[in-house]
Amino acid sequence: MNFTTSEENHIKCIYHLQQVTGLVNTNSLAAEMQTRPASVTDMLKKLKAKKLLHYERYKGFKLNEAGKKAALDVVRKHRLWEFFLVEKLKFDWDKVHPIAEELEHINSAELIQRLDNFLGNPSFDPHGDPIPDKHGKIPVINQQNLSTVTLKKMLTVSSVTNQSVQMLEMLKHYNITLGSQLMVLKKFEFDESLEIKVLKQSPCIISEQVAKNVFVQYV
Amino acid sequence: MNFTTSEENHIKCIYHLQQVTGLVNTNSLAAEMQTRPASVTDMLKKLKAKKLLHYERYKGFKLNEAGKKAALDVVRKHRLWEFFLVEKLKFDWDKVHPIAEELEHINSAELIQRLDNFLGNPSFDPHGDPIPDKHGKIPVINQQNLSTVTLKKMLTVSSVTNQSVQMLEMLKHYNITLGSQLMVLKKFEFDESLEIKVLKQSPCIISEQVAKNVFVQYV
DNA sequence: TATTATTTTTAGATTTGTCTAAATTTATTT
DNA sequence: AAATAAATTTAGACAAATCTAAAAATAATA
Repeated sequence: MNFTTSEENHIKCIYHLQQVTGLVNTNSLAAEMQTRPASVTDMLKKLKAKKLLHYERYKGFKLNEAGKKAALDVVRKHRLWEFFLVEKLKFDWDKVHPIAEELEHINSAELIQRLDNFLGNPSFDPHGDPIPDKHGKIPVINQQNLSTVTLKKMLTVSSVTNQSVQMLEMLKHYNITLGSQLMVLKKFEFDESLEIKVLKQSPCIISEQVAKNVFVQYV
Repeated sequence: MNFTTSEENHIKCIYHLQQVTGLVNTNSLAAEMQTRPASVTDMLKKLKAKKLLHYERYKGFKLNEAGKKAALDVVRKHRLWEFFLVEKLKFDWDKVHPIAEELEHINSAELIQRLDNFLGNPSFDPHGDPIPDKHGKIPVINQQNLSTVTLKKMLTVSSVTNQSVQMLEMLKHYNITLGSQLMVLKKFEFDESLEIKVLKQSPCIISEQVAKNVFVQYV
């Protein structure tokens, strides 16, 4: 089935929220979508009519299997386009999100399949997020939150959750990118901030808030 | 300035029509856009308000300089994407039009500039149509309609006007593509059909209607 | 040139996606 | 458990892009 741009945006957003909270509620989706709760309710009725979610008035909602597949289709398109923009067009990784946000709504299965092949069937996008395959299957990696990691072990940055421009600019400032090698030297109990050392850089301190958004693997 | 998808489609269509007829009228634009004359009138008011065209009720209309620049921007995007789809994603040239029709509405000057560079700043798209540069400048070629050409001189196919799937399929059947070498052997006065010989193919006959849509250069 | 035909425009309706304000339901606190 | 607060939904409005049907302007023709 085909969806409108607005439907796809809602589906994708519900998907991300329900991965964290299980059930999603109207207000948080409205906040995330920068829209009004009343508009969310309107859209929920449409998505329910299209049999994409479990939803009862006042009770919260979540995508069913069909809805999840639809969401993964959009995620796949988004991440493939991000990969294209960074790898082929040489965009900075912190600039591609808004453009991919438009490209993801172009509906042509053949286009996406060919793009995937052209890019070499990548498994992860430039932010380190996994790219679902055409059946919605997501590659898994053995990654861990930077704030939960053993001290003084060498690590590789494998993904970054929060993709706000501010966050990504900050990481750039610290010279942290995907694949960067680093080590946590010390954890300050007071505010849970971390002293880290990025390979070839002098040690620095990052807040718990930043650490929570950085995922790593042991080398 | 930025335009909606519908505005861009109308602008582009007016541009193509006024290249042939000078002034454009409501009915022909409606026919070309597969919409209703009343809808065209509505859109004309909007485009006039945005100062993109010369238009007086009941008198016909045409793009002014600002309108032409807007049209060429869309044409540029469309043809760059077509080039990408054929050259990089290996689509058949007769399948790319509808997808480029969607991609052309993504508005990011940086995206298009980078795409242009990535593709090697091509001057012609896969149908042989010239790609305007970012200032709206169109490369010129010395081409001629196949129906007006001297007999028994070697020619190269440089562009194809009518891009309907039927037309393109037919050319594929005759083994005519951009760059194909061919020669007109005979013109039948009765119906203006042509006997042509494509290099390495046996001679065949094409109608005047087809010939009128094929442009060539002398080798 | 008067009449008819064609083209174009207006007037008013429809659909989609959104909004505000008010009403309803559920949750939280005295 | 009653009162208050928060979340959610309904009702009704609006803008954009389209449509149909009817009116108005222009063009063609008898």
